[in-house]
Amino acid sequence: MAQEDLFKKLVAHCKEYGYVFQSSEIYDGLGAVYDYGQNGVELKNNIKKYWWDSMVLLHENVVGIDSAIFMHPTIWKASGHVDAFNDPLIDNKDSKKRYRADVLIEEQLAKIEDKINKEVEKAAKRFGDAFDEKQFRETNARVLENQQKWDALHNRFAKALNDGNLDELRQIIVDEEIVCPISGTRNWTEVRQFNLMFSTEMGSTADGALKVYLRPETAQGIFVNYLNVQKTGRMKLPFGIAQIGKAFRNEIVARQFIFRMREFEQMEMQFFVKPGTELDWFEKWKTTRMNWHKALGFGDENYRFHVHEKLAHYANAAVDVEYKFPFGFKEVEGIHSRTDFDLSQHEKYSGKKIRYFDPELNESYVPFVVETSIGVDRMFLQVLSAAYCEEQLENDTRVVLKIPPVLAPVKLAVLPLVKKDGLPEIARRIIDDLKFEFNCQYDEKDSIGKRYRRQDAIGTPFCVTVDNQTLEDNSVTIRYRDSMEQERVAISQLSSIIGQQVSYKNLFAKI
RNA sequence: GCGGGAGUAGCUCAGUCGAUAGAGCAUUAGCCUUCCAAGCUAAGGGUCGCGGGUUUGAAUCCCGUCUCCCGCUCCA
Repeated sequence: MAQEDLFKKLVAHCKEYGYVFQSSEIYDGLGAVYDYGQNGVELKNNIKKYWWDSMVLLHENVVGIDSAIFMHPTIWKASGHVDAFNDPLIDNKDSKKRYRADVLIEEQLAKIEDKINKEVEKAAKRFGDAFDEKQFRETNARVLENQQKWDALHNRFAKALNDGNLDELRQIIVDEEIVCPISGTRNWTEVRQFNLMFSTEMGSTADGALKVYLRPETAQGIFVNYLNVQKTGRMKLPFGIAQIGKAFRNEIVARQFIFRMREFEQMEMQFFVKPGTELDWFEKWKTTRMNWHKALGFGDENYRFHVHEKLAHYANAAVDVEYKFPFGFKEVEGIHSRTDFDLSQHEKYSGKKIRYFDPELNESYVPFVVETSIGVDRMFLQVLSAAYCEEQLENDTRVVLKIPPVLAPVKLAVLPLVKKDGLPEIARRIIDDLKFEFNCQYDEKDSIGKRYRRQDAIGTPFCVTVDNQTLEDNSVTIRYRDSMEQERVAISQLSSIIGQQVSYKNLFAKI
C-alpha cells in the first residue's frame, strides 16, 4: 500500500473509532485544530504518563511544574518571540515568492547607499590624497540628491514600521518601484502581518487592558520559575524541571493532520547544568530520549537523529529525534543545548539575579540549559502511524492497531460467548472486579469474531471470553490482539497476567 | 499565501439530459447461538459543506465562501 494511502486511511480510522475529530466540525471545522475523542484522550493521557513518569519518577533530580498559559508580556520580549515573529510579509503574484516587506525596503535603502558610496569612491580616486570625504558628501549634487532620497525613504519607512501601517509599507514598495528579483515584476499582494503568537486582552476595560499572549512554547514558564523551584525544592545542579502543557502558534501553513496544529501540547524538560558541562549532558539526554522512543518497540530502524547545521541564536547544539512517518522522516522531539541565553535574558529584562550558587566553586553563575521538547500530538500520531496495520487473513483482512499494551486506551474487553446461560453475568462480574485496575469494555452484540475485530480496530490488547466451560471451572480464554492466539486461564489469574503486560515498569526497564 | 484536487448517511462511494436522495459496510432492536467479519427480520440516520444566483424546478449549471488532501512556500 502506498504510504500516502496509508496516511489517509489512518486519518479516517482516527475519526471512525473515536480517536481524533476535527474541531467544530458541525460548523465546517476550524483550520488546523483538532479534538481528541473517547479513545484518543485515553491514548494521549497514557503517552503523557509514560513521559512524565520516565522523567520525574526515574530521575530524582527532575521535578515537575504546571505553569499558567498566560504570562507577563515582557517574557516574550525577553525570549525573542515578540521581535522574531512579527514580520510584515508580501507576496509577488507572478513568481509566487514571499518576502518580508521590511527587508525589501531595507534592500532598497542599501541600494541608494551603494550609489552614494560609489560616487564617493570615484571621487576619492580622482582627487587622490587631497580628497576631503566630508566636504564632498556635503557639497556634491548627486550625492546630496541621493542622500535626500535616502533620508526621505528612511523616515517614511521608520514611521510606517512604528505605526504598524501595512498599507503604507506596501505603498512604499509600489512608489519605490521595487521589483521581485525572481520574476522582475511589481505585481504585489497586500502586506500582511504574520504574528505567530495569539494575543488577547487581560483586564475588564479596554483602556486599562494588558495585551497578553497565549504562550507559543511552555519552556518560558519553566525558566521564569527556575528560582522558585531551585530554592523551595533545595535543588542542586544539575537538575531538571519538567512540564506538560498546551502551547499556541498561529502557523501560516498548518497541515498534515495533527502533525502541525495551531493549538498543541508539549512535554518539555529543561535541565540546568554547570556551564561547560552542557555538551556532555546534551549527549546523555540524547541517548536517554532515544531509548525512551525505542522502548516502545516500533523498530529501531524507524528512528534517527537529525543534527541541526544551522542553529537557533540561543543554541550551541541541537538535534531532532525523527520518526519514519507515512509522509517521511519527521521530527518528533527536539533536544537543544540552549546555553544560558534564556536565563540571562530574563535577568536582563526582569532585573532579578537568576543565578546558582555553587558551593564547590564558592561562586555563583547563570546555569546552562539542555532542553528536551516533545510534541504530545506528534507522539500520538507517531504511535498510531506505527500501530496501524491491515492484515490479510485466510478469508478476510483485519484492521488492527498494534498499540503497545501499556499505552492502549482500552486494556481488555470481556465477552460472553453467547448472551444466555448466565455467561453475561459472569462477564459483568469479571469487569466489576478488574475495572479498578484497567479500562475495560463489555460487548455481547454480534458474533464473537466480529467482536474481536471491533476490539482490534481500537487497539485493545486483550479479549477475555466467557464460555460454557467457565461455568464448570471458573476458567476463561484470553485472546491476544497481535497473535490472535488464545489460552485458557483461571479468572483469578487475569489481574496479574494483564497487569504485568500493561505495566510501565517493563518499559522503564528498557530506558 | 499560490497552484491543483475534493466535499452526498458514522465510513467508502454511486447519482444519467436539471425533475420524489441511493448502495455496501456500520449503528439500534429482535431472532439465531457459533471462538475470529460478511445468517435472518425490522428500524433509525441526509437542509447533498455553507451562502447566493439562473430556472417552473438545482446534489447536478454559475458566482462567492469554508474545510480537507497534494505540491510549492514557510518553519526558533
